[in-house]
Amino acid sequence: MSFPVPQHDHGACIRGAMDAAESACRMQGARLTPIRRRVLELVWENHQPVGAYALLETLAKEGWSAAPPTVYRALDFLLRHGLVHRIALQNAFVGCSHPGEPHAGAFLLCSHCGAAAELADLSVDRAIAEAAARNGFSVTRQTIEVEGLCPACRAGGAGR
Amino acid sequence: MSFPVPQHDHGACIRGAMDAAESACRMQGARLTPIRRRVLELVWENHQPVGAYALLETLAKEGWSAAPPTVYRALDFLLRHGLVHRIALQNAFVGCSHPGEPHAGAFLLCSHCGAAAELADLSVDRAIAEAAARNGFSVTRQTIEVEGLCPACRAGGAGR
DNA sequence: ACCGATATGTTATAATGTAACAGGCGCTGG
DNA sequence: CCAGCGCCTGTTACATTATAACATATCGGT
Repeated sequence: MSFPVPQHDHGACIRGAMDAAESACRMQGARLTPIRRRVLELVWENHQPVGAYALLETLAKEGWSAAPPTVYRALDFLLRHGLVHRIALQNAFVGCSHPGEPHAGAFLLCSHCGAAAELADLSVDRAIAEAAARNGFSVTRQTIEVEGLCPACRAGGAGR
Repeated sequence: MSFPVPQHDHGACIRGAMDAAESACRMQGARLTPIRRRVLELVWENHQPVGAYALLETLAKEGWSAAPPTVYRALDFLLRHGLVHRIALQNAFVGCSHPGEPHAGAFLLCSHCGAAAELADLSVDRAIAEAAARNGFSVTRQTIEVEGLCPACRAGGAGR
C-alpha cells in the first residue's frame, strides 16, 4: 500500500477498514465496542496520524464522556489487535492498512501534507533481520519511520 | 558498532566520545560549552538511552542551575551537531557512535538490559531508499529502532 | 439471578517538551 | 576603549502526552 491519490474515494477506505476490523475482532473473540469502533473511524478520517488528544476533543464534541483514559484505552485495544499503529515520531496514531496479517509496520511520512503510508516491503524487513542477526541480536519488534515528501507533494513543488 | 561486552573499558568509550565531540565542534566552529559538555558526558555514562529529566536531576544534584530548557537546549545542540541521537520509542537520548560521519542512525534496543547499539549497516539504508523510491517518495530522514534481545542478554537466558 | 471477567467513568497526577522574555558573555568593528 | 551584535544561559510559566488508582457498569456463561 502506498500513498492514495488526493481525490480517492476515502469513504471506501473507511468502510474497508471498518469491515476488516469487524471481522478481525469476530475471529479473535474481541469486542469492538461503540467507543472503540468510533475511535477507529476517527483514526481513519484521513490518512494522517492523529493524536490522542485530538481524538478526545472530537469525542467530547460528539457527546461522549471523554477523559484521557477513555481514548488511550481504546487505542490500546486497537493497537493490541493490530487495527492501528502508533507513529513514535509524532506521538500519533494511524489506521493499519493490513489488519489480520501480522507485520512490523514501516511508514513513509510526508513532511508537507502529513500523510502516512504503510510500507509493505519485505526487503526492508529482511535487511534489518540480517543486520540484527550479524550483531547477535534477536528481534521482537521493529519501528521504521521515514520522513520525506510524498509523490503528490513532490509534484506540487513542496520541496522547493 | 555493535553491543559492547559487559565488562568493557567504558572510560575509554567516554573519553573517545568526548575527544570526538571536541574535534567535531572545533571543525564546525561550534561551542562545546561546559553545560553541553557535561550533558554529553552524562549521556555517555552508559550505553542506555537516558531521558531529559534524568539528566536534569543529575545536573541539579551537581549544582547546576537546572530547569527543563537547560537540558533540552543542550540536547538540541548535541543533536544538531550529530553528537547524540534521540530514541523516539523511549523519549530518550543516546550518544552517537560515529560523530562526524553523516548517517541516518539505526538502533538495536535490548528490552532486557536497556542497552542501545547503533547499527551501521548500509544494506538497511539501501533497502529503505529503494522501497521509498518505488513509492515515489523522497527521503529526508529515517528512524529505525529495533527492539529485541542483545547477545549478552540472550546468553544470560533473559528470553526464557 | 449470580458471578467473574471485561469495559468504562472519573479524578488526579506523572512525564515530556516549549514559549517567551530577561540578562550575560564574548567577539568584532569603529 | 566601548558600542553593538549574536549567541548562550536563567527563569517562569505553561502545553502536550500519558498513566495510576479506584469506582461503577455491562456482558456472558452457569
